[in-house]
Amino acid sequence: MVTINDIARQAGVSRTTVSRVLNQNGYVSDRAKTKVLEVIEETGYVPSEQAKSLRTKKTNVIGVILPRLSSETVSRVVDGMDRELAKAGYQILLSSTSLETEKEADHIRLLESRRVDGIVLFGTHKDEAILNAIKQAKVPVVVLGQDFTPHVSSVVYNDYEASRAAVAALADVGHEKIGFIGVDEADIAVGQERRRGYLDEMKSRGFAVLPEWMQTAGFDMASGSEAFQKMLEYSQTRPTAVFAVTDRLAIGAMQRAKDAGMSVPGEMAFISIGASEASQVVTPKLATVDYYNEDAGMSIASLILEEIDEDMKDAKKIVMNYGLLLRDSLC
Amino acid sequence: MVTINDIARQAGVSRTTVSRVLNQNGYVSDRAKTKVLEVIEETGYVPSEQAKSLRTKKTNVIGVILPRLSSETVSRVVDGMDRELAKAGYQILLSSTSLETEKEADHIRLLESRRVDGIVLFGTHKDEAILNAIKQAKVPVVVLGQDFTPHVSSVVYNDYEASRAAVAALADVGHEKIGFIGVDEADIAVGQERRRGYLDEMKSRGFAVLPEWMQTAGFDMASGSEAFQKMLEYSQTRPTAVFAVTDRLAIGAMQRAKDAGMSVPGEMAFISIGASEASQVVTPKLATVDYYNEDAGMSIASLILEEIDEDMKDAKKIVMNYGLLLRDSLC
DNA sequence: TTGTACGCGTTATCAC
DNA sequence: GTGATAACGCGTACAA
Repeated sequence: MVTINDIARQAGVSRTTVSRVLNQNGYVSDRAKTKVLEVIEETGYVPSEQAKSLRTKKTNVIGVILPRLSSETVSRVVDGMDRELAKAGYQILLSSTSLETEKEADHIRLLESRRVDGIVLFGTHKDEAILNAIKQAKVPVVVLGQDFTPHVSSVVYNDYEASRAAVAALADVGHEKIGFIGVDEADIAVGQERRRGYLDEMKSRGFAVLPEWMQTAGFDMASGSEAFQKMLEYSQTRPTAVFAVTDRLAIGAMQRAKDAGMSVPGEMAFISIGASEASQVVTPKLATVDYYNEDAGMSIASLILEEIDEDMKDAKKIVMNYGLLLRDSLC
Repeated sequence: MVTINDIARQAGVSRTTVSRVLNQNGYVSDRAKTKVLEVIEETGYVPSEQAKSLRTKKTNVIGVILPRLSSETVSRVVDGMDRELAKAGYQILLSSTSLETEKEADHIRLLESRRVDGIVLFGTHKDEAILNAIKQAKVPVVVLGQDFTPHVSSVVYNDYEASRAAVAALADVGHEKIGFIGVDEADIAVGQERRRGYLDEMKSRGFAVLPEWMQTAGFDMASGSEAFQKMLEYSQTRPTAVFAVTDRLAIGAMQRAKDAGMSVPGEMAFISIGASEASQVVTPKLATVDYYNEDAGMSIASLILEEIDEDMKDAKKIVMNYGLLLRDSLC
């Protein structure tokens, strides 16, 4: 690999001069300049960002810790992030936990060893371990999707309000008996907040909630389907609508409903959160909440850049907007 | 940021000793060892992979150039890649062209400046410029999705055979008048090979192909819908089935067919390539070809690692398998 | 068993 | 205008 020394030698100047023409600072004669550029062109020399970083203590790389890439929401967010970061000359170094979320702390250290300028963590849960790991970190860390303020700056979706809005949408078209399909509560945002939103909205409207109406599922369609099945089996009083915390769960449940011969939304209405591509191609089209993932990505990117540039006094919290997509599965 | 020197000083030994306990090579007394580990623990010292790389000329980072992440196939492939690379201790540095595919060459240089150990390029087209850029590169480059052999090692999907198989599947259930929705031919794999597969299969079966039956579309559903519309408008003889080169196009077309009151698959059957999540939730379920994207990701990962480890004599070509998913839209 | 000295490819600080 | 020279954080002969 050709180095700055090779260029200097071949151009008959010193390293310093080469560096000067490369970074266009300091004075350098036209003669030397053209000669240097010429040699660079010939040799196909590419300066080592790596060596530069060692010296400048800046890599222009942001580490991103995520559970897995092949998820529509995640990849959208990363896309948005990348667009924003690229503008500022940063690149993304991926660090996937492969759903082993307990390893998030290790990934922080891994990225630190690479001397990334900052870390974006896709929040999957919230406990002491991860919180400590972030505090120990010597580079700025920001979290997306879980509220780690006031300790760590975060970009969060408005899970509580979005859930209330979704349930309200069902209520507005006349439903009172509304079931819920949620996920594990270790995930504060998706597990707890969305559940809380559901319960509060039901309560504020004076709607009763039977225990059997609340089911917990995993992350795939089959799981949503099972949860829906249980809801029907164990309950004397069948709900007329279901709010599922993710599109996948809703689609699984809706499929089961259709298979059972129920008319959707006539006998059973559905709404969820995600605005996935699948949600707009199922029949009927699934009513859902758009979380504007790309925007979230851009926000989290801006946030980490901010933390890198200026030493922030205290943690910042950005709450994303959401948009209700009232589609055919609603009524 | 605490360095190896700080550790050495605080532990009362030399840098060399610290380095030895870190890399567990060479002899080091138990006393020194425990002392060093103790100090490391206290300070939260994380060795700089960056500085190490400068010395060892190995970053353990693979650069990945892709058009955009928020595509189901792309994110699946990257997921597969990452899984395989992580096993070998590598991480992925993303470099998205944001669909400006003419910038692929620039991205190769960008990644070279970061001194990545190897580059994986998601092939979007094939021309002199990109081929030269790859040849100029001083690090191994492999391509996924376009056949760059014998110049550059590639992992390719079997676009030609998959297309023939898809068309054959339609023929096997009785269709003879089969339309085609393709994409721009700058993309050799998707644009040309799939088209060629379609034409050859039609020809081999002695089926006529009217020019109006062959439409070119973009990448979104709306585009597929339009293409289908044109196919019907401009042709006296309406096809009874359509092969679209991507799921999105097929779903767009199918939607249009349903909107126009045609029964699917009764009056119009569909098949495509992609096996997207959307393909299994549309009604009727879309027949499609699974390209096993995760496997492709693992293959391309293995390939680049191979090129890094041993100086390959000549370019290798790996042709991926595919699987036909015969679903409801077929008959 | 441990330490010295040098180099990896840059940038920054001087002095000329 | 230009060029030595010293860092940056680490690995590794070579010596001791």
